[in-house]
Amino acid sequence: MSADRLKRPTIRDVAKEANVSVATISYVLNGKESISEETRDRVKAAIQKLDYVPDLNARGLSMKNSKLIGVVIPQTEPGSRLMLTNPFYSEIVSSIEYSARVNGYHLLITGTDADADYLKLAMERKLDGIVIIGMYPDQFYNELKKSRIPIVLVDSYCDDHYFHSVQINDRYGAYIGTKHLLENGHREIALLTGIIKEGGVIRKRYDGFADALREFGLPMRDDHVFEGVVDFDSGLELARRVAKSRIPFTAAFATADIVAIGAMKHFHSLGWKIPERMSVVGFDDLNISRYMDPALTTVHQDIYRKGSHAMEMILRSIQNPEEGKQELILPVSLVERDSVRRL
Amino acid sequence: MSADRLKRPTIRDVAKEANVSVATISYVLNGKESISEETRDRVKAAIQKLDYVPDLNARGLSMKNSKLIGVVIPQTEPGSRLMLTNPFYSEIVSSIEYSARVNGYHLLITGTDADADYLKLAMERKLDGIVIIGMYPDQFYNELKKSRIPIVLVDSYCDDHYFHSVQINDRYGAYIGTKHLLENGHREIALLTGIIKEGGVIRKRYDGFADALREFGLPMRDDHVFEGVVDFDSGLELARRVAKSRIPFTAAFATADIVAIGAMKHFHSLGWKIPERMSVVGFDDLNISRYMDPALTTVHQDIYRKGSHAMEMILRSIQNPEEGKQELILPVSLVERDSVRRL
DNA sequence: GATTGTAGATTAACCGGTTAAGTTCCCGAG
DNA sequence: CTCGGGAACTTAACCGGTTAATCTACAATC
Repeated sequence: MSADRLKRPTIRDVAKEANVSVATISYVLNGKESISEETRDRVKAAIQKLDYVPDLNARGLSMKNSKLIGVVIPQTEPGSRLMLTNPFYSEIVSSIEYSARVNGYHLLITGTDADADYLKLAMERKLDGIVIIGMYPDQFYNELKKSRIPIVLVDSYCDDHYFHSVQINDRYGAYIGTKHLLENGHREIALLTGIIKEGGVIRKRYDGFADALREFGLPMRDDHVFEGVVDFDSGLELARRVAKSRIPFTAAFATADIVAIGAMKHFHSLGWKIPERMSVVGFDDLNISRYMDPALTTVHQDIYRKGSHAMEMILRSIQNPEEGKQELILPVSLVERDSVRRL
Repeated sequence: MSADRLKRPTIRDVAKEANVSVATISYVLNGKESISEETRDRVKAAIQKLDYVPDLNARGLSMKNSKLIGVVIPQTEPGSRLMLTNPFYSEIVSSIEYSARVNGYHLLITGTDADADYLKLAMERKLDGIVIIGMYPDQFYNELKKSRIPIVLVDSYCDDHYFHSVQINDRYGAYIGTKHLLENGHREIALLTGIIKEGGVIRKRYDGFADALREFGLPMRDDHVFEGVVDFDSGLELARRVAKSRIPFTAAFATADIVAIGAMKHFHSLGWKIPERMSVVGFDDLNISRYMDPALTTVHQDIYRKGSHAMEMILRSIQNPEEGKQELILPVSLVERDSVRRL
């Protein structure tokens, strides 16, 4: 099978076929002006005839690029699978892939194994840009910075001036989400959240939650916050803890829709009706959230725009490397659906 | 910024530093025996000192590989985003990525634009293997075959002997799913499905549905089948058509969980309780299905194994190209949850 | 008729690795 | 003392593109 693996024609084969030099082929391929109409046609015919497809490896070697954009997303745990199963990540990846494809790039997706040399990937693959999604240890950013290639941070915070970033107003989002509950008369609100001290968006959303409470003159109380990882199961577990608490919660604000969805599941299994017994507000507005029963009231962010803007920043940065840090903050809004009750 | 872009050290720089030839560096890097302990150490020290990372482009050029596995998944529509938002696809991609990473490969994910030359990607990137997920036009398979690289089909059918494949028993799965409804006394069962004539898994599941009916002496009636695309919204729309039908349906069998989820949403919005008014069975057992209310009874398939086996087949085929077609059929089973009522 | 200019093509070096073939050098056997 | 053989390296060609520099006609200008 490998024996009869047909050797692909190279640019030299095409050159021979068209009776010109390899340089001419290359120029035709790259749309250089200084080739006569006639030669151009002859070259194109030869390319057609031989089914010639340029080798991007070879091209990359000489052009020092790869037409490859790296996308780094978190793993469920070290040395484990990607968090693609979290709809937030898959939605954004699909959006990045689209923008990349349209612009002639391909996507290389990967996680970051703890033991991996972070830089290595960027270097060995000569990536043209990287989109980082999610939070990582400081060391990660420091190393990546050395690569000197365009990098945009999404839902990832790093003070360094080097990185581009596209964010949403996480703090404000959590603020309006929480405020919505407060305005509907809820006073005992559980916060279901990721690990706050890890910083990033979680921390900001926590702050927004606190902002809303403060505005209503309520104290931020530790026994109202329930921390865990950010996935369905964790939502379930956090809900369990909420239910077992002595506090008469009437509502929960989750810093991510998947956590809200997991929590709803547990409340339901307890026989607690939503929103009658328990109101729930999420954050992200995943596709799936609309399909929950009841449909989840949540803080909307435009995940697709997040992805496409990230890609645009990379492209700009490739075109114009001198240009400084680009930063974009997208708006958020509350989508009222059926998971909140007026007290 | 690009001006001060540090030139990466090449193998020749390392050679100079260690006072040996480039070949020696290469041999050390690739663990060849015939290098003395002492030289080996000297080379390693030089590599350390210079922060040398080999360039996979260059290596690929001479080795004729890329350490890249392509993953092709469907798009929501031509020239559009990837179906990654369908949890089935994201779950399987995350599983493939993991197996790939563990084995020193990276994943390049892409859709297939209608106008794209399918072969091009494989050729120009010198992919080491491709995993095809979902159904595509015949032309697609024919072209891809020419690439002569290992290809495994997942949820993708093609008679050609050339392709490896990992499947589940789709027909049997649909059979047990439907049978479960029949055994619970349901006789008017709506089939919510993808486009049957497109073949592939949809067709097989359709057949399994028919098998079960036949076993119970029931005819397969056209007015019981509702076709649409496979996504949440379509499920909703199909449910609308079911509800508007004159037939007193008591149950629906969906050939995909996302369709079932969309349908449940619509039934709920009609005030139809599930399973009291309408029983629903899905197919796939997505992560999310467990979190629905009620939890979805569905035909389980091991999506993770599907992905990891696909990757294993590619690796085997790379190691041993002479070996013939590999085929694997994974088992399915029914997971009973709360969306089916006994009549 | 000599000079200059230019459109259209070619030459050859280069990108950064791999590897077959060749070179040294040293040791043990005949 | 000579020769064979293997261990440890080196040489140099090659992978398949790009591109600066160079060449060649041929037309225009003086």
